Amino acid sequence: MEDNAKPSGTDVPTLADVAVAAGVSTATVSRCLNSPDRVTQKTLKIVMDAVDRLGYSPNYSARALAAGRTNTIGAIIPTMENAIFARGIQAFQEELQQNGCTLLVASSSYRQDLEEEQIKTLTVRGADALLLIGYQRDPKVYEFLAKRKIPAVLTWVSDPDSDHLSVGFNNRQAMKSLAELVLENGHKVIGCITAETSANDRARDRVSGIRDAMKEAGLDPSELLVEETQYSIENGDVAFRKLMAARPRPTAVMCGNDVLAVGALRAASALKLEIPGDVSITGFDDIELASVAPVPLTTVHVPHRRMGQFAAQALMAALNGNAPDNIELPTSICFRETLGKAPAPNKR
Amino acid sequence: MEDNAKPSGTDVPTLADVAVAAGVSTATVSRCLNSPDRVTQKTLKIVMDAVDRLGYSPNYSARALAAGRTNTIGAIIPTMENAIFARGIQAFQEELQQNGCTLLVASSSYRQDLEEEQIKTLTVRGADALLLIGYQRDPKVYEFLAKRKIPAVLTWVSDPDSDHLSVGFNNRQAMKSLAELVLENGHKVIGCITAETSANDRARDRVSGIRDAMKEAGLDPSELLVEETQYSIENGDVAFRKLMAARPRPTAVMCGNDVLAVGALRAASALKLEIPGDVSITGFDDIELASVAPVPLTTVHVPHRRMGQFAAQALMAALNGNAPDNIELPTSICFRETLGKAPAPNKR
DNA sequence: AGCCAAAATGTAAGCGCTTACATTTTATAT
DNA sequence: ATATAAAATGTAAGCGCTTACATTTTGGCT
Repeated sequence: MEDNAKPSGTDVPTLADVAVAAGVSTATVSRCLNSPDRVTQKTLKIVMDAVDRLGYSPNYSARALAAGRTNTIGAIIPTMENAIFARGIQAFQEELQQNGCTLLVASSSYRQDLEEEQIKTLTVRGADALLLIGYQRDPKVYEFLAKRKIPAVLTWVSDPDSDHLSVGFNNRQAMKSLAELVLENGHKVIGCITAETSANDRARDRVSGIRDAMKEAGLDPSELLVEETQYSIENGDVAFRKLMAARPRPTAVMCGNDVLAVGALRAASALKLEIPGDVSITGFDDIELASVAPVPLTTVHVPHRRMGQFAAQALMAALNGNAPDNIELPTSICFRETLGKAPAPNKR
Repeated sequence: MEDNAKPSGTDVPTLADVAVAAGVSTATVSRCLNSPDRVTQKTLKIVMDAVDRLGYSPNYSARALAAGRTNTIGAIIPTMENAIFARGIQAFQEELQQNGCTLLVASSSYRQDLEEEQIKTLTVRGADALLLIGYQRDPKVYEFLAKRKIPAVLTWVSDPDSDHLSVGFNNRQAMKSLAELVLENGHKVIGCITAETSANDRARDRVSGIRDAMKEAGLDPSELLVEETQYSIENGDVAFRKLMAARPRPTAVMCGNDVLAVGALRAASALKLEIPGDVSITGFDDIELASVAPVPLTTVHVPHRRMGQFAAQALMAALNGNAPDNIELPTSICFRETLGKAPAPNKR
């Protein structure tokens, strides 16, 4: 029993199989799939019927090899374990999908060396473009990307001066606005709990924002009490206790994100401190967590979903040869209940 | 000015370039890269030097096309916006990376139709294997995967009866254990807040677990008050209020996950109900959030990270032609402060 | 009907890699 | 030294697709 015909066993049909089935050339099938307007209605139908009948779907490796594009976008985020990134990336992904692209995610654990490695990995894997968080990295990385002609969009930051494409927000300004509000409430001794500023430009900018506001208010920015730690509730708790042990004791503690702030809130509760009666606390990000806190958190709202969406759009534009503009999204302050007037000195 | 030599412009070196540079054939270079032990130490060195010198890195599309493998694993999760999945997937990814594989993540928004679509997409994109959440899906999906010879591991569930590979835990048993604890505390009227059970087998199993325990304790399982909703703090809040309006009013509310439980806790606080004095509340998952709750949450601890890790190992094994065993990871109960004795009838 | 540009389709050459098979080199035993 | 098996390397044929270029078909004119 000869079986010289295509071994219709279990294996996946190829473009050539479709071409045979439809009685056209492979080029025509390819065109039907990729630019349907370059073929007749009639052939399109014949080919598409064959496609359906055989259950054909293109082999992306082959397509990528032949076309020189993978339609895959890479994203490198500090961690997946944080709702903030998750939400923005989710929106990014949804937008990409609309454009026929797939997302490849890697995480760097907030480590610059790992991030560089991941950038290499993703480009080698064929990412056509990249989403990166923050702007701080070795210039060589940008050179590498430029040389390979791989567009990258920087997010979670806004960097209008630079010519790197960015879609994000102004961390410094956002935090400054919040700090102004704190100062207006009469606070003079301010504490701050932040992520490690050496490897995290967003964190650094936020701290700078506080200092900016202090300076403008006539306070000495060097008197800002800073606790650096990694983002976690537990660490926020510990850092808050340290700040409360300082003399003079801060009457307001501004946290680098909501997670730290929730930790601070927990510590405050354990220390029997009234919020905001005894101490005011602020956050950053406005995640859902903020609303469960024993006292609703005053924080900075960041439009994560829109950021992800716009970032995707910018990248698609860059991939199509356009030069998209940088986008700086506005943030806003969520004034809730953890920020209040500084306690009168005697009350302390 | 002729430039017949390789246009050493900006473009990326290929395997052939390396072969020329090293004075060997492309096959040898390929072997150096993929099975170094099939090559002399000497040639290996020569070739690797050339690789370094040229900054060569392989083109994955070409490799995938030629080898028929992409070294890419797909994962489809209900949502990225939930720390639970994030953590398990993160561990999964780390383990994959150790094995030279890349993760492709897609999300299904808890919708079965979207999940099927994503499965198609990912396999078409060349995923060599898949991580899926839960076991409930159209049998055709499994047939499709089997036909394409794509190994899949089911996680977040344990399904020893079935012959589908799974690495997870027993939702029903875990919730039953917790329910037993609730019953031992004298609760007779139980409420339950769960994700929609029609499309979520984990949620369904958990509810069944509660009923199992009720039955064994001589209670009528049909009296379990069930509120179905989507996972979110807000929804947990709303559902809890509904349950509190029921008569007889539940003295214990078991939630399908910690997020719902935190919402319930918030509502309880707003309703001026003492926890656990007036009502007991339980969660599931043991996420960090549980520890910030105004009252530390009694919940089920799930070893997410280990689950992710083992799932990756199982998949790698399957890819190497082995038949890995199903793994059922033990869960444990975190007894904290939201579960207490049922209030005496007069106290209500 | 006959001409011609435009539209549709076909032909075939790769894209960069892996791998079966052929050939050469090396090591081992006589 | 010589024969022989084993190890190392080379040769070249694809993997399934896209796309420049060549060829054929179509349809609007005169």
